Amino acid sequence: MEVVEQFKTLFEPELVQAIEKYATLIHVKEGETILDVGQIIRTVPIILSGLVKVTRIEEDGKELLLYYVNPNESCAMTFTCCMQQHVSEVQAVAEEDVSMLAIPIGLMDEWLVKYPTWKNFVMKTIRNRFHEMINVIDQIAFQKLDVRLVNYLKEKSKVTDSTLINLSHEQIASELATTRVVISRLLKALENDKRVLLYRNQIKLLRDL
DNA sequence: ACATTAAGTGATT
DNA sequence: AATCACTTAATGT
Repeated sequence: MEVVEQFKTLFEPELVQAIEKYATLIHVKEGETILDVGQIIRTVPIILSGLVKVTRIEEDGKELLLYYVNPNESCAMTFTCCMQQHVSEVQAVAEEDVSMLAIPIGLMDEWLVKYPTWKNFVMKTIRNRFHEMINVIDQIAFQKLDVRLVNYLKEKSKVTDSTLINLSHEQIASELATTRVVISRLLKALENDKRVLLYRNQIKLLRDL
């Protein structure tokens, strides 16, 4: 499997071999759900390319963006769940076409003790994610929605590498767990401040917000 | 031309 | 900040 090139520097050779031997390569198209709430986790994913959006879903269909998983990262939730065969509390959807490696969770215990680089990798992704989650939490707890919206837009623009964002107010509202009317009003205010331009299903960011 | 969906807004809680 | 009710604008058929 030639895809693991990028890990040769990160992992020791034996581990790379083990990955090549046991991991399966999976492709997911944009918009497809990779993991749903309540699903039991059977494999640990490592994202090779594309972008995965991880959200919390509420009963009434509202969702809250938790974090994105970038290439060369894995999902921290998976590590914490899979060890004890718990079900997923989050939903993961492919934001762009994704290719990833799926590693059977049965190997995790063994790998953790056997390969120091694997343990490091796991710890690092958990630590990073924890950090990001704390940011999200204090945004929700301590910052006003308008600040959150601006951060969200910046994040989007960084992630898609474009100042043109193709989202409806409705979609944004649902990701920030609020309502469309509120988003419309906040965006309108941003537009009046000459910080964005609004179109139908599109938002153009001006300068650095 | 008409129906559907997105966005804007005032008033109320 | 949310909800309602209503308007206006854009888009698809």
